[in-house]
Amino acid sequence: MSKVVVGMSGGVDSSVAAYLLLKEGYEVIGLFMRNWDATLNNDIAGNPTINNYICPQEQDYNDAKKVCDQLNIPLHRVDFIKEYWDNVFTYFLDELKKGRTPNPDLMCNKYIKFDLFIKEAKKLGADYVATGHYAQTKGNRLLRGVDQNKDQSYFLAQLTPNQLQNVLFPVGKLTKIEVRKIAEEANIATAHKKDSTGICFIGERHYQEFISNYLKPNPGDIIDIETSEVIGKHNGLMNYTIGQRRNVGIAGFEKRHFVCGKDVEKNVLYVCFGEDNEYLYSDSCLIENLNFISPTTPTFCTAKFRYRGPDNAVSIEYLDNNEAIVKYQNPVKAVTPGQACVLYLGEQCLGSGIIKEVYKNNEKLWYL
RNA sequence: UGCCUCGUAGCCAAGUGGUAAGGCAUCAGACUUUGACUCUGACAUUCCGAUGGUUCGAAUCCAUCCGAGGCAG
Repeated sequence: MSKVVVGMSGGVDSSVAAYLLLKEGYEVIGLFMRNWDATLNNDIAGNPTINNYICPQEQDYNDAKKVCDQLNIPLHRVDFIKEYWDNVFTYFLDELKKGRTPNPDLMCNKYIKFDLFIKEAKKLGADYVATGHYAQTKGNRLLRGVDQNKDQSYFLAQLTPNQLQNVLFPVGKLTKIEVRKIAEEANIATAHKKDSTGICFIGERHYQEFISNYLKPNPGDIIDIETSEVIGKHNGLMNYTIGQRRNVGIAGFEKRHFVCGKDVEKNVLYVCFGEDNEYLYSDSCLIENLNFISPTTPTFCTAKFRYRGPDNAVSIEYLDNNEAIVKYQNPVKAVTPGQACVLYLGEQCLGSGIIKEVYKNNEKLWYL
C-alpha cells in the first residue's frame, strides 16, 4: 500500500484531500507545519489576534488534529519558523526595500512546502506528498485547478518538475462547492470553516501596520506623474503597489487616483488619474528567474501577471541568464515588478518568471 | 487703506429663494492563500464662516463682523 503524507493546514481543502486519499486506498499520514510565530517574529502592530488566548496557528493545529482523529490517521507536526523567516520573509522584506511588490507565497511553496516539507515527509516514509491546492499534476507537469475561480497554479509556478514528482492535489479536479459538499457529507470538522486568506501562514493583517513591525516608515512626496506637481505625502514606498487606489492618502480630485510608479532613489510615489490612464499600461516586460515546468518552451502562450488576473496572449523571446522578454498582444494594466508572470498553454502551467522591468514602445518605463 | 472675489462634511465641489448633487478619502462588508484591482452598503437629521435682518420660506437676497486670496498702491 502506498504511503502518502498530507500537508494538513487545518482548513477544509486539506481535510478533504486526506479524506479522498483514504477512500482511494492510500495509507495516509497527516503532517502539520507551523511557519510563523507572532511573538518570535515581533508581529505585534496590526495583528488582530495577538491578544487571543490561543493563536490562530495553534487553532489550526487543533482543527487539523480533530480531522485526523475523525479519519483515524496520525498527525505529525514540524516547525519551519526560522526557515520561513530566512527563505521567505527575508526575501519579502528585501524586495519591499527595492520598491518591488513581492509575492511571498510563491517562495513559500518553492522553499518550504515543496522542499523542506517534502523532505520531512520522506522521513516519515512517504511515497507521495499531497496538499489541498487547487491545481492538478500530470506526471511532473502542472495543470490549472478545475475550479477556475480557485485555481492556485499561479502560486506553484516557481516549482521545478522535480519538486512536483510524486505530488498529489486531490481537490484540484473538484470545485470548491464540491469540496464543501464532500466535507459536509463526511461530517468533517472543518466543513464550514471559512477559507483562509492573506499571506499564507501569516494571515490577514492591516498591511501597513504589519510592515511597520519590520521596515521603518520613510515619508516622501506623492507626485502627479502628468503635471509633476507634489500632491501629497506617502509614508514609505513599501506600502504601495502599482495599480493601487486605496490607502494612498490623497483626496479631493475629480477622477480616481492610482499608483503608477515609484522612485526609490528620490523616495517619490507617482500617481495618475482615471481608470484607463496610459501610465498604467505597458506592452511588454522582462522577466527573471525563469523557471520552466514544462519541457517545451513555446514562443506563443498566455500569461497571468497577478494571481486571479486574466490570461493575456503573449509572445516570448528567450534570453540568457534565465531571463526572457514577454510581449503582450494587447496592453496590460498594472504589470508590477516583483510579481510573477505565470505562463500557460491552455490548461497547462508552463512555468513562470519574476517581473523585473516593464516596457512600452520598446522603452523601459522610467517610473517603475 | 480703497476696490474685488471667495468661505458648503476630512479633502475637492454642485447648488444663486423652496427646504443640502456628485467625486475623493474614510468605515463596514463581499471577493481573495501576495499590498491589490473590482463590487455592495454607510457617511452634513434644523445644516452650508459668525451674528442679525428681509421673506410664508434662504446655503442662496441685505447688513455687520471674522477669515482666505487678489487688484490698486
